[in-house]
Amino acid sequence: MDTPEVRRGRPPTFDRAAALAAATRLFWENGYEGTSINDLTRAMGIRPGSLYAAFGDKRSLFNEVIEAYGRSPAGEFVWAAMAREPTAFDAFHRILLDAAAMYTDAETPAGNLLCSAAAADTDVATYMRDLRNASVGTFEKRLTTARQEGELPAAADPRKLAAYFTAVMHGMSQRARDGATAAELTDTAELAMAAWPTR
Amino acid sequence: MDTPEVRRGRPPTFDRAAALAAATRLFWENGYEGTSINDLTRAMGIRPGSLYAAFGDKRSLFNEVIEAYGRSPAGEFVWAAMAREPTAFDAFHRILLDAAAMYTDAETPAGNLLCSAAAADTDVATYMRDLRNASVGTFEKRLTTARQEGELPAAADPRKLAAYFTAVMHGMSQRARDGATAAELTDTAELAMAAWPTR
DNA sequence: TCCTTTGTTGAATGATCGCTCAAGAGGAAC
DNA sequence: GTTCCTCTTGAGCGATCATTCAACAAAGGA
Repeated sequence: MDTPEVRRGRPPTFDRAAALAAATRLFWENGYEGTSINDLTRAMGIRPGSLYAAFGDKRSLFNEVIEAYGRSPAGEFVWAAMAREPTAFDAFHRILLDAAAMYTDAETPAGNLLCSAAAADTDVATYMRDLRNASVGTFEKRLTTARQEGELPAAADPRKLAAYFTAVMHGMSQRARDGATAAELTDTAELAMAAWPTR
Repeated sequence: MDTPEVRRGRPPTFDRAAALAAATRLFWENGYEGTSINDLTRAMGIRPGSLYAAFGDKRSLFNEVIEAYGRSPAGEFVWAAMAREPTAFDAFHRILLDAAAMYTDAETPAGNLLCSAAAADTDVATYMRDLRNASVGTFEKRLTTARQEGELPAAADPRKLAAYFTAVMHGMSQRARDGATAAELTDTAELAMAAWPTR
């Protein structure tokens, strides 16, 4: 399945993945329009021409950053918890605890990239808004299944719970960006689970 | 106490308060550097010279916007609830319910100005971060009082609860900005109160 | 009426924005 | 070696950024 196709022409002089990681960090910390091409080329160690040849324009680079983030641990932990944890309670508990850890990971900027990288540009803003809103639907689906399977009481409202957990998660991202520690966010996660419906 | 001092020179041709309100709306929707002087002058109906004469530079105008916001209902509802509600439970309940209403008020942009108006500029960002973090201390103080008065059990942790409610409130602001309705946020507020400690 | 004071105006400042392009450089194919 | 293809380089594009300023306008005080 691998494509051994020999590269023609002059080979790139920089590590594309490393450059993308540098761009990710900048967008994560300073947002979309808060990050200039000048900032990017300096952090990536390349000149504007190389950036545009390798990634297209600024918007395409940002899209690629978001895509790569979605496939990274920091962007994937929600789905991972859903897949691994046996019960819905365990899944949401795990999601909030993982969020507390990932949002304060010293290796990466604070918070969730999708929440932190604010954008004034309308296209970019709605693009990120849709990605953030996607978690509501994901949460609701899992909670609906849990109710059908009897884990949740019939009176529980999957939609309300999904909206609640999304709000808590996004609030934790903001708190992390504002300097909250992993311990504080972990405490918040535990408190948030009190909303879990009881029979 | 009023200063009737007669104004010398040419009087201003625009309503300063109305211009400030227009600026507030722009910053609220598009953030600090997402709002240009050109945007501001167009919305305020004045020329750059008048803006700089009346408000100083962009940063001073933004500071004034934040100050005015803090004295408005949208920025004051937390303190108002603290002052009016008899019990801590009632106060936090009221705060979350008010947040649900204010963050989705059709008269103003969605969410909390202090959360929505993102800024990449370091000075502005830390300025707003401090204002957001202030609510944690305020919450903690009220909760500590509640524990001393016996409303909260001795096992309750005011600091953890304060961090939790701050996270929920900021998360609700993000949800409002992402299109959540007043009904959804009200449901989230009610669910969030489940974390209130019981004896 | 003239002076002083303050506000408005329109043009223009240098800096930075995202982005492009011709020229040169370094590999593989022939 | 020559050709072909891709990447890099450095200069520079027009647009927009926040900001300034001299000239003009409108008020009160003299």
